[in-house]
Amino acid sequence: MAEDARGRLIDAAGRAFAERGFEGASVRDICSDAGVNIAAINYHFGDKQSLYVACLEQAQCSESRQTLQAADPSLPPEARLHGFISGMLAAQGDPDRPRWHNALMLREMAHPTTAAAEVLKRYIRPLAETLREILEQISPGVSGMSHDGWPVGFSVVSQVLFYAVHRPVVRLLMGEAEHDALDVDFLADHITRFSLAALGRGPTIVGPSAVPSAGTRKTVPR
Amino acid sequence: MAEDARGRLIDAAGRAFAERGFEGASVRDICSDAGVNIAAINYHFGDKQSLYVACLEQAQCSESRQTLQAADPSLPPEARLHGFISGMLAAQGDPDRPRWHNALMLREMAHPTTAAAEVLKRYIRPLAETLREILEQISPGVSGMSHDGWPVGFSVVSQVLFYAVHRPVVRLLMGEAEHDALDVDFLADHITRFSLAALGRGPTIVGPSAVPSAGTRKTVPR
DNA sequence: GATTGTTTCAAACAAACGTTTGAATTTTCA
DNA sequence: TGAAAATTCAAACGTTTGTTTGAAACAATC
Repeated sequence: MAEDARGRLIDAAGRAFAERGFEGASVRDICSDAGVNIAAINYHFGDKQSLYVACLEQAQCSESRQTLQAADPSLPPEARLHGFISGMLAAQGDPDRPRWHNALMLREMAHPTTAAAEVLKRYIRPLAETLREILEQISPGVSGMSHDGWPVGFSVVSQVLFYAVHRPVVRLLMGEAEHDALDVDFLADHITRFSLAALGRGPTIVGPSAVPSAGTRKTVPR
Repeated sequence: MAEDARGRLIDAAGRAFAERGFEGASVRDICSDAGVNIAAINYHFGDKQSLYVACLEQAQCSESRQTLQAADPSLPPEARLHGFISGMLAAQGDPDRPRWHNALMLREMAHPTTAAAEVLKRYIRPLAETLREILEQISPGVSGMSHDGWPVGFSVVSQVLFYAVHRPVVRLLMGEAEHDALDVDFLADHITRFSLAALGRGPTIVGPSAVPSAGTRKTVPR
């Protein structure tokens, strides 16, 4: 809150762009939210487009800490996968990380502008490489499958991204109360179990004892 | 092409809204594309917002034929699941169905307006019920799992929606040539196999014989 | 063929848009 | 303290926005 004008502008603009899109967010609303004069955008960034790019750069730089723990190759692969999924899920609701960071990048990825290539190179590609490494560790040979194992990786991350993109639908489908019960820990466990079962590691997700052998709910398998 | 002004307007507006969003699409561009006068929007729909709702209604009504085949309870559940997934995937690239129909509904679901509730009731909810029925048939008891089995259904549809929402990212990650090889048949088989394996039905997706017993690629299990 | 009702058209509307200006104000640093 | 740089400000810029107007063109009915 006590940031300088430039920082407050990026924060206000990031929230506006993430929520209403680039054309849906007006510079007047943004400046009003940031508590700065209209001319501040021109002074600090040049124009609206450059402000948008600045928001995207800020969103890229703030990587979730939890995602990084999945990069440790010394951990057992199941724990790394759980960490990866949990990290991606947590990034959505991380209190230390502004809400709009993820939402804005999702918008950019769903409807890429000229800035998309940079986001992909700096943010998405490293994540993809980490996941590929984990999956290869879990199921050796998966990288040599058809299309270099990309579809398998997509099947994993798609489950995570679903809750980021389609949360409004989930809320409407399940109802408010049931939806709120789907916290990060539950979803991370579910997605990890679903994916491990598909890969032939761990029990299938239905049946009397559907709890993974390596840990219980709310616990990262060690 | 030889439609009346109202029809041409919906088509042009649908494409514009799906591609550039509600605020990103100007009524002048839409009317120019449709080959009608600016005032036609006011005359036929009242205003831009009502035109948007008309587009959404049109998109809801044109349901893909292939999705329906999954509703036949007499088929084996694995075939129904494959049909369901294949139908959803095919709806994206159905030549008989304008490209924008799916894209527009995805936009509405990711960032709901007041019209979202209707889309959910008429389009999403029935799909969800069909899937729930199929999954219960495949793995009895899944509906009685935690949160009424919703997460399991989400894990299935999320894989399909991923290719609808994040196709630009897939293209950039894999490269143009590799991406084009991911046709509807391949993806339907992959997602079906991944999901069935997670549910404990069918082999896991990696290993020497990763082909489902009930059929080969490009073949719906009978 | 005159008279309806329907649809199209060019032109203009006020409002909002992103952007720019040049003078005030604050901050910086010698 | 005083000059220079950095920042903020109210006001206006020209465009584009969605919308409206009233006349013209078309179609249908008697």
